[in-house]
Amino acid sequence: MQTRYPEHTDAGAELTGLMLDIFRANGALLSAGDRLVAPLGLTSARWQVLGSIALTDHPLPVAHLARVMGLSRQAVQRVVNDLEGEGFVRFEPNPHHKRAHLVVLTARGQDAYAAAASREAPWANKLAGDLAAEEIAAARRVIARLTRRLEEGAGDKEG
Amino acid sequence: MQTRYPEHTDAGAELTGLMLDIFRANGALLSAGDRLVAPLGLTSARWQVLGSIALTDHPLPVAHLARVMGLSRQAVQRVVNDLEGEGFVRFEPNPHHKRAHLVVLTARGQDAYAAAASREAPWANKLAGDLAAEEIAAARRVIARLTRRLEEGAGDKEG
DNA sequence: CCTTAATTGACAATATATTGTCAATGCGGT
DNA sequence: ACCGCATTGACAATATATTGTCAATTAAGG
Repeated sequence: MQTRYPEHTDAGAELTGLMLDIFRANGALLSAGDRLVAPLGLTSARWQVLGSIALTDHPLPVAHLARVMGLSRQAVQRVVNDLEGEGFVRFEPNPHHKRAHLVVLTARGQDAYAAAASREAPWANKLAGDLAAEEIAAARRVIARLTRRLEEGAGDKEG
Repeated sequence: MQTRYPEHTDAGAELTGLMLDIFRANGALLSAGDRLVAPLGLTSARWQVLGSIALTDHPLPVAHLARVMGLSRQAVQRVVNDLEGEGFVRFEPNPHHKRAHLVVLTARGQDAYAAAASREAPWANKLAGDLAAEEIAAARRVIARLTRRLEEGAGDKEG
């Protein structure tokens, strides 16, 4: 029942706390995001997939999007299929591959993403509050290093 | 297709990036955690629930555990039921409430949690690498402030 | 004592995501 | 042309988590 593990270094103990903080922040962000874009017919997951499509200069197949996002192919495939079913994205033929169709935004998808972005900006600005940009950037660097090590050590998301 | 939103303040833009970093770190942490404790019959979610039971001085009902963890009652209930079915926890009568049984670790649950903790410590220490404890602590403070604001603004996880 | 509100667990539906398997496809080397 | 291997999408099973609804229970106020 002890709350501290003697084998932890100082950094190890802080990192353990950080992990729990990240789990909790993840949940809070997802539900806040859901509320933010629900009126647009989006969810946090759909929004994020839409964003990764919108933010590349040329169309990509689902598996490539998944790699970029750090998610499994199948998770992205399901969301993309839903988005396709509701007219946010469509598939285009891929000259380099017969099955791996390219995913592109429809006009509706572009509108929804633009609307989400214009809702997100003032929300994020307010949420930042008195936090300095550099403070946040420093936190990002810590998390990015952590994530990189985890993903290096893990290999990919396949079987 | 632009990659920058003019309406973002500097802090708002960094915060937006931080959110995406948190999503990705969350996924990487869950799958690393799953691998770490799989030999013990645990998963990241089970481990975390086990931890929140182990780390309180007196037993709590499921709903209370969920509040502490920042998850929905039902999510914790499902995991606790699984843990009960496999003998990691058991329910004890609650003198203050006829239905809200208290969740306590069995001997097996205590062993599993101790084993998880002793695996986690060297893993976390190594993962911290050259990161200073204070660097990590600073990142935690940023995330904690973010989470607090999100959870304040959101109310609870109920309908 | 009674009414009202909040808490709690049960049940169901749905969204998110991983893991595993399979066949089709593309690519590189021989 | 062929073969071996990685990539890709389809399909299925499972774990994680939220939302919604309901009845039982408890707590608070009149």
